[in-house]
Amino acid sequence: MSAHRPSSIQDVASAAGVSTATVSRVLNNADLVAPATAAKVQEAIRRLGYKPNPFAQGLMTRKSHVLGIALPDIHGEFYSELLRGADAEARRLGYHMLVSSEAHSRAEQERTGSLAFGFIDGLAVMIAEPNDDLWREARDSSLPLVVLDSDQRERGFDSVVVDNSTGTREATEHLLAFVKPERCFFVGGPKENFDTQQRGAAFQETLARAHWTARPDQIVHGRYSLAWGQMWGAEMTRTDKLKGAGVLAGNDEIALGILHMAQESGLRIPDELRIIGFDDTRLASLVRPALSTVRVPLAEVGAAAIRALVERIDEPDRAPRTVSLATKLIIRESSAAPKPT
Amino acid sequence: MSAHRPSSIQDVASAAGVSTATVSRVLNNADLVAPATAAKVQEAIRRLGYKPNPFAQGLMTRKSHVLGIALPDIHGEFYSELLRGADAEARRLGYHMLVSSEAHSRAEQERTGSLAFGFIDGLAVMIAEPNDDLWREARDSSLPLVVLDSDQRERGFDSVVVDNSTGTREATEHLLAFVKPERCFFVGGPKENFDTQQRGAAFQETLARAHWTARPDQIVHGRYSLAWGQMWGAEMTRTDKLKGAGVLAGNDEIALGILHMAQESGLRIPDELRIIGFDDTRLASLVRPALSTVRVPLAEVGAAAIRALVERIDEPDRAPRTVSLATKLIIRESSAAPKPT
DNA sequence: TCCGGCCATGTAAGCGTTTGCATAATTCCG
DNA sequence: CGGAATTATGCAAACGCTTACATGGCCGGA
Repeated sequence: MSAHRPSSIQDVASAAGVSTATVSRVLNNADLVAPATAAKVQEAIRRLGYKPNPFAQGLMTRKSHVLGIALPDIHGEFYSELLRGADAEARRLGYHMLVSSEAHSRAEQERTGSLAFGFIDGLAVMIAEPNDDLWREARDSSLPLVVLDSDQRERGFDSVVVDNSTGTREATEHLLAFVKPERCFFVGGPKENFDTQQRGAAFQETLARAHWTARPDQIVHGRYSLAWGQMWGAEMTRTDKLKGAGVLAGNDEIALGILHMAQESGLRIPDELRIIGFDDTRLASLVRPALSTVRVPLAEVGAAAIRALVERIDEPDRAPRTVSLATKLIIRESSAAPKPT
Repeated sequence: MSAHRPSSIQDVASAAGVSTATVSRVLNNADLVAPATAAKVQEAIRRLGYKPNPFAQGLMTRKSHVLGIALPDIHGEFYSELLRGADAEARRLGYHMLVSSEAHSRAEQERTGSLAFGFIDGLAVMIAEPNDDLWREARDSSLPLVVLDSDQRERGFDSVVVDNSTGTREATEHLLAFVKPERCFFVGGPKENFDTQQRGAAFQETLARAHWTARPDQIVHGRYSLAWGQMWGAEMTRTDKLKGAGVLAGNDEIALGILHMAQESGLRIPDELRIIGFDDTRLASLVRPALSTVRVPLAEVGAAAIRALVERIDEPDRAPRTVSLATKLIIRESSAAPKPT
């Protein structure tokens, strides 16, 4: 048992026979100190197992090298992939990641502070419901912020978004190659959700380009859940409207829910129902029949957010910027031409 | 645009006409100060929008209220569920969570410090390969540590584990109700993995209780991946050894891989092959046929780890303790008696 | 009325860094 | 070979907070 008081910069300084200033300099601006002294100091550091105290450092530099990421929820393939990308990039850039699921009571938020404000150097948020408090707080704590959900340039924030339209168009056109526009459906997530809105719009446009004006029942909204997919699927099969249709779902889970109900009612996939998911979570490739889906580069989104955040930290007065990432149709079994048997 | 220098405790003190000590006291030991003064101070705090500077606080108190969690990997239903449980519990206890996937190069580790050491108040680790460096470092930085993988009491650490044996026994017995012991298989993850070892052992014991000594090919090891399941499944179907068998897999993904290959070779599930996964990730319930599986309370594991960590922080000299969480067989379609048709 | 206690508050010493400024040592050039 | 320019180091003042200790006001009991 050693592990008493961890050694401080003062200990190192004494041990090396220099001043604390010099030690600090070899740590931060190695080139300011003579090679010989630097060597002595390094040696002392090594011998004492010295690690700078991050609190003291932070007190001076106002930097923690910790980035926050706030997501509506943490679990599931979707968010976890995002997180993974963010974490990797953060590490690459010399930062750590503080996570926070926003799925906490308002009371908790108050208590612990919206998100370790004051501690973190920047924050990436993905917000279910735009929360004015958060933005105000961020703005006047001048906390670097990047928004993951929607384009917030006009609000003065950086954002990273996904180019929903190309992927959606690709997917819709793929469906149209097999089924008539009047038999195509878009089954989205929440109506208020930014991505769902864009996807719905792009779907509608693509139908329009095929000279068809979508009926209201062709573009519907619910939640991003298996259950919602099942519900819609059940209703549709009950009224026998699914046979021969083409469906683009708002995410992979919804697609899977629909697929379940369709199979249960005896529909053959993809012959009698073509279905495409969204996001390309691992779920899509793990399931049978494998789900066609529009790939969203989730890890890349996370990484881009971190990158944007760090750029802004380094250059606080840069104009707000939005980076947009491409999406792309991945064709698997649930929509493709049936295998020749 | 205000947001200049954030106000300090000194500003508050001046504004309220008291000393900084008093302000500090109303923040930390409200009962030490007269109600009237406290009110004045609170008012000043509110008016100035004062937030204590966490660096300065940490410098004095040596507490950051940040807990680290290091996982082999961050993504996938398994880890993400664990993380979610941990995060929720941390919040409940007034802490934040710093995540870190250990899937980073050694070089990175060096650069950023294994995990914000010195910053965090405690660390929960789940380690693929027992990493002596980590343990040594933790020990002599006297960093509170809880291990998620295995029982490390003898090393002097707290740990939280899962009671693999009951769940495994249940599952195996369930299989034995349908198939003879010589037709049962355990397809585990890595041989070195703690859980896989325990599960394999419990499987073997249960067969033994049914008066059967498992052949080597009945207990096999690979990786925790779909691909490994597929590989094993392919080999087994090729040699036609799967028909009429019962399989317990090391996790849900392996089970799914096997299931795919079985279906592809025309085996009917569960009539001709009974298969049970492990963990009860969402995957198991999302897939069709729905996967029977041994439920591991992942979120609870995460929460328990955080709880243990905080307890140790509050009471550093307590004897190392291990908490064990129960597992339980969940019967779904992949192993149950076929539906009466 | 006086004095011992208690309660509320203030004073000031750290906590471990970074960094502007001063100083000492070295180099350079004419 | 002298002084200016340059380089290497030290000194000490922050940074914003907590807390041991000191102090002064007030109360009650004798």
